Amino acid sequence: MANDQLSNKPSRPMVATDCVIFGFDDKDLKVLLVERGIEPFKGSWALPGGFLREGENTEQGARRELMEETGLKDFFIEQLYTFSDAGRDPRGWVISVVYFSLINRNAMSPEAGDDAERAEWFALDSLPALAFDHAHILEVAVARLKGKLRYQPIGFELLPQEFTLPQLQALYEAVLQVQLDKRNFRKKIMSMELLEIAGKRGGTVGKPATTYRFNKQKYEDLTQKGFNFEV
Amino acid sequence: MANDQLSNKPSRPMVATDCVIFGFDDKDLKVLLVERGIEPFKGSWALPGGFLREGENTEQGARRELMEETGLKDFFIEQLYTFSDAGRDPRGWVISVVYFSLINRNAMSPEAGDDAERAEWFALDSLPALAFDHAHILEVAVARLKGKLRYQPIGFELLPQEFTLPQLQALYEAVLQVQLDKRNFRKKIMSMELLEIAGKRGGTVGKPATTYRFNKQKYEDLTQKGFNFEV
DNA sequence: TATATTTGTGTAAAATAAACACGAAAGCAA
DNA sequence: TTGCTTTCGTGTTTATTTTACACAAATATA
Repeated sequence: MANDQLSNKPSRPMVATDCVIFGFDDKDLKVLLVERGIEPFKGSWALPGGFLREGENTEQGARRELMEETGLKDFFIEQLYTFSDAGRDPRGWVISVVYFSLINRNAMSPEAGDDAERAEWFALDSLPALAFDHAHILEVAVARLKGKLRYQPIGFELLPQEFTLPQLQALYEAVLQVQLDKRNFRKKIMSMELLEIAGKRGGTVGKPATTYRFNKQKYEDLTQKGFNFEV
Repeated sequence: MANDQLSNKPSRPMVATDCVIFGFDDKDLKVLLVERGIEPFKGSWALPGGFLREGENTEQGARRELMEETGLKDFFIEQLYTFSDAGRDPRGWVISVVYFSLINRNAMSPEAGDDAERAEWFALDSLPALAFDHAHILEVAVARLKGKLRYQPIGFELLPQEFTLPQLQALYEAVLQVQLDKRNFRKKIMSMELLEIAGKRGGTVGKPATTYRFNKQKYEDLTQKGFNFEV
């Protein structure tokens, strides 16, 4: 390692956390953005985020911000990447540890954001211009989400606790941007035996769909034994 | 996002980069560790690393340290994770952005480390006690390596430019900790048509093996067209 | 020149993935 | 209440992929 840690005077960048919050509205994958109320980039849209507080690790910081933004307490969150290029923030040397989160929009309290800032959902194909390097960050996040969706059961995080198979399929189709065969999709999902029947969804036109719950416990048990989720 | 970035006084942790450097010696996967010459954890083994310098992004910091450590200029490096738990470093609030690197040990200049510190390769099943939270970091790195090896052509980074199929297979077996069928392994690798014949390896007992080079350019072209590497 | 060692090859069986069409259950309108 | 529209749910056949498995060829060495 050569120069040891104490032989350089440690320099101290500012450290922020930002969150890429994905939601799904039965049709499109969306991302939650906030309109900045202050400089720099005042008036621009940006990923929610803020500086890390003393005594807090980066995940705690991300959870705090996400909670403030959506009112949600439990949600899927995962570290995405740390961005540290010089010049990414005009205020100086700012490193941002970015998390991405998947939330069920039905469970989110509407307009939970606490202050003057506007928060809005945007479909990925109609994004506004973004502040800082957030457009780049978002690209990385989408790529990661696409990559993970097929090999980890994270899609369920975007749906209500009880969901139908057509909903689940629509989610996969929206995120992965592909058409899937209904019968083959069902076959694959059901063969994993990770869904349990919750009831029926009525009140809508057409034959009512069966609703299911994802059995996370069973998934974790199977994973221990070498099971691999794959869609 | 609620509290905007300027409404909190930004606190400033120290930011370090550490590197998990993997090597392969035709038999075992190994990791490069250094013996710390100073407190804290003086005398303990640790991942090579150091504090980030002003004007440098985290990847540059990691590359600098890796270069100092191994004498290598070009190598595979990828961000692993950012560790930020309170108490992970007794000197105070230190966030570490960790990279992992795959190197070909033959190309590495022996003992290139520049100062008094000892650097040594350790097989993963005979590790010494590690400083800080480095044991945990190493676990994360190994898991990531295992996960990536099957879906990205990163194994070649651990081998010399010209390698044989038995070598490649041994690498997969060592990292993934499985036995692979020779014929099926060859079939799968060759069916991707990403290897080109380089020559023959003689001088050893037994039938001489054909040596190959990995065609990175072709891989990248194919990837553009939706090709997916998988072993 | 015989022996030990390592490389390199093909085929058959099993498992998985892909393609594909229609009846059933509900809401809604006439 | 009946018929029309909409959406859900199901099975089989074919193609593709994966698995299992054994012996001859090429070299170094004794």
